[in-house]
Amino acid sequence: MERIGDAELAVMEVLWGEAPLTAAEVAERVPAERGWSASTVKTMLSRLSAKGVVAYREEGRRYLYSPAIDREDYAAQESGRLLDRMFGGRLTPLVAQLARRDRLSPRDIEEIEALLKALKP
Amino acid sequence: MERIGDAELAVMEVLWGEAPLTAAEVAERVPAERGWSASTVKTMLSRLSAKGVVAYREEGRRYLYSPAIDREDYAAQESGRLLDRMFGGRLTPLVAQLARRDRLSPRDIEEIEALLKALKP
DNA sequence: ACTCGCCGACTACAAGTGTAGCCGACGCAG
DNA sequence: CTGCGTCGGCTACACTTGTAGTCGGCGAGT
Repeated sequence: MERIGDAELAVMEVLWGEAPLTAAEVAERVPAERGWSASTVKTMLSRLSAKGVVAYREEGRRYLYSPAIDREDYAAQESGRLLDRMFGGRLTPLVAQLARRDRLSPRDIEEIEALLKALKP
Repeated sequence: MERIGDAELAVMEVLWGEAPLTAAEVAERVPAERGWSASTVKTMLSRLSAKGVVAYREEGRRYLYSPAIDREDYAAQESGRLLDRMFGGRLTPLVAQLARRDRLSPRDIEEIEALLKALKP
C-alpha cells in the first residue's frame, strides 16, 4: 500500500538484488549515475524502514537491511495502479496502446501468445 | 515529459472528455467524490497550464481551457515508464505478472490473442 | 456612474520526496 | 586508555503536490 519514490526505488532494487546489506554496502551498489552521497542513502533507508518496506536487524552497531516486501508484489501493485489510472483496469487497451507505439517486437508477440495459450482452460 | 499528479489527472480527464471549458465548468464536472472547492480546480488548471499540458484561450475575461496533450500520448508515456521501471522495458513480464495475479479474465485473454494475431505479419 | 459578483493571480501551508550535512556514541588500533 | 573513524539519528532545505483562501479588477445590471 505504501508509495515508493523513484530514488527510493533505486535503493529497493539494490536490496532486492542482494540482502541483507549494511547502509555502506547499499551505497556502494547504488548505480553510480545517481551520484549520491552516503547520507542520501542513509536517509532513503530510514524512510523506507519507516514505511515498512524495508526491515533491519542490528548487527553490532550497524544495521543489516533487507526488503520487507517482494518485488513481485510491488510490481503487481504498480501495474494495477497504472491499469486503473489509465485503462479502466483492463489490460487489453494497454497492450493495444503499446502495440500502436511499436513497443511490441515480434518476439514479444510470440512470447505473449505462448503465455496466454498456457493460461487457457 | 511532464509529470501529472493524481489530482491533476482528474482535471485532465474532464478536459479530455469535453473541451474547451471554463474553470467553473471544469469544477462542475470533476467527480463529486473529490469534494473540491472551486479554488482547488483553479489551482490545478494554472499548474497544468504552467506545465504546458493544458492550453487556454481568453474569451472575454474568462479562459477556455483545453488539453494540450493527447490522452493517448500520456497513457503511452506512463505505460512506458512503468515498463521501464519495473519490467526492464518488456511487456511480456507485465502480462505474466498480471496473469499470475488473476487480473486477466478469459475475455481479456481472447481479446489480446485476437489483437496479437492481427499484428502478425 | 456605481455596485456587486465573478475571474484569474497570488499566497499559504502541510505532506512527501530528493539531497545532504552535522553530531553524539561506540568500537577498534595503538 | 585515548583518539579517530564509522554508524545511525536528527536536522535542513528546496521542490512538488494537494488543498484552499484572499484580492484587485472587469463586466453586467440598475
